[in-house]
Amino acid sequence: MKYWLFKSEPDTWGWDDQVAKGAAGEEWHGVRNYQARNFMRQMALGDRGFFYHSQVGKAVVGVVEVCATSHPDSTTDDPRWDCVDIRAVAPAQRPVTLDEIKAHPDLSDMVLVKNSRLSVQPVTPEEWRIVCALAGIDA
DNA sequence: GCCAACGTTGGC
DNA sequence: GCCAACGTTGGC
Repeated sequence: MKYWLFKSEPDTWGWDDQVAKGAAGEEWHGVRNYQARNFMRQMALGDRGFFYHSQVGKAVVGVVEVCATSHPDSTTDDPRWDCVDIRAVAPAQRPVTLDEIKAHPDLSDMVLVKNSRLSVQPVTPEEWRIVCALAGIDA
């Protein structure tokens, strides 16, 4: 299993919106960046990801799961853009803020720290374990 | 194929 | 609201 991080502005699409979609999940559409798209194409069913709130909150707020592999983005006719579907799995007992992540010596290489603009990112198993522990998530 | 101009993102 | 970083676009 691989680990990822999905970033969204909560004013546009937040954790509560994701939870409201339930087990069916929702397309992670709207990504118009090749790197992010390529990561989504690599995702497998059951892969896990962090749900991160950018700008407002700036924190990991929950865990999601890939529930549909890469398919054309329904919000565009442009054949270049694909996306996966994700569903909420568990909320963070405690949000893990960007400040905490930056301050943690073993998380300084996270893509979130190094390339904050990338909206879909890979997370290493070690990073996954540490952030889950900080968030109080048993994953 | 290079590079300048431009638009977008996101932290501060 | 500002600005730095980055990706994309388009002229040459």
